[in-house]
Amino acid sequence: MVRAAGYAQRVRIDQEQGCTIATIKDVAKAAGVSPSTVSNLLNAREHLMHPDTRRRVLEAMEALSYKPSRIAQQLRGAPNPTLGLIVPSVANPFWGSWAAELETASHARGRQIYLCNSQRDPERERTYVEQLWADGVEHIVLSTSLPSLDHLRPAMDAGVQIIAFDREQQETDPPELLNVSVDNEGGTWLATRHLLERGHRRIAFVSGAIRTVSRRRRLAGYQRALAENGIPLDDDLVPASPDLGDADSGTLARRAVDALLALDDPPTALVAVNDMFALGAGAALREAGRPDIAIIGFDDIPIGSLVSPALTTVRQPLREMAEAIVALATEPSDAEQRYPLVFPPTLVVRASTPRRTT
Amino acid sequence: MVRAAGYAQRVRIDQEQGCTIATIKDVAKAAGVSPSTVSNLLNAREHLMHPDTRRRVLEAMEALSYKPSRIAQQLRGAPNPTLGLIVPSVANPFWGSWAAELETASHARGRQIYLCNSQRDPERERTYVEQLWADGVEHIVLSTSLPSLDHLRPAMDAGVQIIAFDREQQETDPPELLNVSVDNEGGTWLATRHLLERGHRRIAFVSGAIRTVSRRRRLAGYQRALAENGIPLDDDLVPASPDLGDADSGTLARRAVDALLALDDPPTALVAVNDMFALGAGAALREAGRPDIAIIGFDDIPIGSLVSPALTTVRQPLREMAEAIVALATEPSDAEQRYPLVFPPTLVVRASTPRRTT
DNA sequence: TTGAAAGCGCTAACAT
DNA sequence: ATGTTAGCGCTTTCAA
Repeated sequence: MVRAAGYAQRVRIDQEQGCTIATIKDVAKAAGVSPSTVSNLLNAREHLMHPDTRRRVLEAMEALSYKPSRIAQQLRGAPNPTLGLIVPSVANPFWGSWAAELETASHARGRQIYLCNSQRDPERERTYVEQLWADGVEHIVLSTSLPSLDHLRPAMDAGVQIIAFDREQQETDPPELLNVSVDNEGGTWLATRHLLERGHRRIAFVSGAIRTVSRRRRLAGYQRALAENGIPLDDDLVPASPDLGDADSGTLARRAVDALLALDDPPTALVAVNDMFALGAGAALREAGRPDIAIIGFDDIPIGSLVSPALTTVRQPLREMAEAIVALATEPSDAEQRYPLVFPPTLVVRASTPRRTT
Repeated sequence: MVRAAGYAQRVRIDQEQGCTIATIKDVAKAAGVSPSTVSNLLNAREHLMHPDTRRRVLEAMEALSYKPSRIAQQLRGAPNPTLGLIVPSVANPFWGSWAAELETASHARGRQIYLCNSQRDPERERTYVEQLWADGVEHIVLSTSLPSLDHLRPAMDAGVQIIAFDREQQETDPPELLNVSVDNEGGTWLATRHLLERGHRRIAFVSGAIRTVSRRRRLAGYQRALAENGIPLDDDLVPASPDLGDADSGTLARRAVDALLALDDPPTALVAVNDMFALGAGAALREAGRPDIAIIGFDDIPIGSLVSPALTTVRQPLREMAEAIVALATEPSDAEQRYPLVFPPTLVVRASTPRRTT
């Protein structure tokens, strides 16, 4: 008996033999054995098998281009080896780089990745988790930064392992949740201190809407650095932003820059919440005739070294974090010992943060 | 009877009732009906059902947080509504933007997307196709540009619909393959003509290794524009590139630029195979002290408008192409009438292509 | 209006 | 060394 091609809807019977899919029974019949023998061969139990039988089955598989149905295997309880990765915005080069890095790390361990784009929409985030769950995916790397993960309870209860990225651990987190993140607060602290060292005193913080954990931490790092240096916080230097997506970093940054330049005492330097925002702010500053104002980004996307002036930024150790996450998904007990969950950022000094001149 | 949480390996029995998953049988038992009645309700056959029964079943589902197992449904022949998307490099902002655009279009029709990163590796491309196939995904948008798609025969034979993107139709293509692409040749023709109009005569073409259909077409458009204007082709102006990934656009572009500047008669303008390459070449030119050389890109990634000088480029109509593809996957017969398979690019003039001065 | 039964493709006791 | 059997969760005739 021969299984219909794919699913009933798509049966193609326009060729004599190519368009059907062999099942384990077909192989068994062709090799003159029972399905369980074929199954034994499939499941590394070939030691208890006559070499001749083995060969015949192998030939039958080859002849019929047999490939076991993973759907059937999953129904029996086999795990799906794929790793799910959910990012807030694939259009943002940072998330693209991150996905590529995780792909590399996981490919090295023989696991593929399904990447999902949530557009920062908790509802989409949830449906993607459920979709992956429905496909039997056991490990999901969720690049969210939402404070609460309640919407993922059902999947977690069902045993799906969620590893949150870019989100430091929260008090309300369930114990089975793993969080891997760069030290966001430390990163902007480094950034701000760098600007202070370059002589700046009026330093602004530009960002899209600050509703995520990571952005809140980045703001906190900026504030701490100022406080430590005896500079009073000034709300005017942290212009509020409406709540749009990354695609609009350009627009958002322009608005923030306009607000800052309208101040009586505008800043001489900007800490941007991330590189895309820094690039947008840079464009806005040039347009406004203030290319002298220093900018530092966060993330270290590859493009930052290609633009002019090259972007000073704070590097996230993507490779190390990717490896930790894949290890966590593959050998949890072992990995939890060997890796930190919060990774240190590093300062990357380029041309966009000149010493204060005025 | 209650199904083990997720899969055997991950059973968590540390709570009184939360960590198990209800099956259709559990619901049936709780509602005091048979599994088929529950199934009827699930499959929009509720018309033939006593309102009371309906209510009881619904309550039982609610109480047990029942969610049908899609794996079991798939084994029965139900299609997986997800759309697969394979791109050569998620780290390249163009592919990120493309993925986001396709996500938007397909989300509008209620279909989610699994994005896969092939790193331009035909083997990975094949394993991702098989993976998606194994998960019951019926439509795969393959952003490859490889001349031959033989490695995908098994999946296609099984009824998986492959829609190739960024790859114009080839003679050897199987009839069931759909190709959606921008007019690559027309795009670089536009680009080159633009440079000619700005007075340039020594125009180079910079690119990574040209082994894909689309890059070959882009080179052809450049050559045609020159030929039409009576400018002889000069191999020196098309420096060869080694075969690396997109991540290295910077390095690759630098090498190409160095070769061009070493020429006795260096070009005054560059046509880049895509925006990332253009950005890399721009950085290299500035470093070499030749910011005067004009550059035009291809793709129109969002960042192109944020850099300085803003990048002149050729826009791919991503939104329109995404809609066509989703329509093709959703209502093939209808869509094949309404959409072209090759879409026209448009010129986006910004600051990076000044009139020739010397 | 509801239920019983067969079967999707595969695996793993258990029997031979 | 190989075959028989039951069953994973669900759907769908068909019978009651």
